[in-house]
Amino acid sequence: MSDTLRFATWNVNSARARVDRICAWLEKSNTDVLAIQETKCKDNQFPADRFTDLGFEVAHLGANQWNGVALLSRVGIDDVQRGFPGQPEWSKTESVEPRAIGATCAGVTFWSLYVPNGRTLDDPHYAYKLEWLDELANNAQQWLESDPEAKIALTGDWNIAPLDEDVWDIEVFRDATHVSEPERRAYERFLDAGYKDVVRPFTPGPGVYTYWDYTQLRFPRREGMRIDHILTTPALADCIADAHIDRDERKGKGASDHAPVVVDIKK
DNA sequence: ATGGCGATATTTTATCGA
Repeated sequence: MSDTLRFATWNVNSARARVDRICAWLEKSNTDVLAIQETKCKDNQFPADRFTDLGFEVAHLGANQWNGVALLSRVGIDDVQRGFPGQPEWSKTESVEPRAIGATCAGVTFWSLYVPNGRTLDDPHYAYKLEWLDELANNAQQWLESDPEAKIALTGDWNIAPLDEDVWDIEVFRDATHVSEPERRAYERFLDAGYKDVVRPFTPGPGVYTYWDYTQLRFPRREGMRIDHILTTPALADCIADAHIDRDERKGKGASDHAPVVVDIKK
């Protein structure tokens, strides 16, 4: 029996288009719990059988071809929460989008999060992004205040580069989303509440990324962004033995534009 | 030390992504 739980988060950019690659990666990476984002399908289109065949239990939240989040676990999956209290609606569709799913696996509550992109600083989507993060932070703060020993991981595609070194050229991102001060302040609310980025200490930058655009040879040129993060409560942060970004998974035909981010948790 | 956008539905063009 291993005394370590391996958790990963990965924006897969379509579960259906990527299912072979996801299964292959699950098998070779020895992952116990995987949070995925951008499944891009409805619940009845999600290839759950492919994962149950590998011994995983599945919780998926989807609505249509956009967004979609899931958790896969081979160590049990309990108390599934679809969305979070107060999660804002996207005004254009007047719907709460499938961007958050949480569950407890082996004593740890994992959230698979797909934070709104924001698009541009003057787009309604940007205000939506900030409101969405603020409401999530309200919940996260309350969870920790009500149980200071709670083991909670807030994981996924945050669509925020917290530091200038988290993009390959900060000048390219002047007046762009993902690096603006309001977005960074929204992210820092989680740190102020006590949550820790448990990946960065094991993967220091500069030049360390989790996403590379498909266009303009961004990956071979090593021009990426660190926007996928794992934040945990202090009690869980104390259990992190190791972390890495599986950059190799970005290589080759049929790759997602994001790489998996992995942590090893001491039980 | 990798490879010149990709996925999906609204489908031959639009929408979204970051």
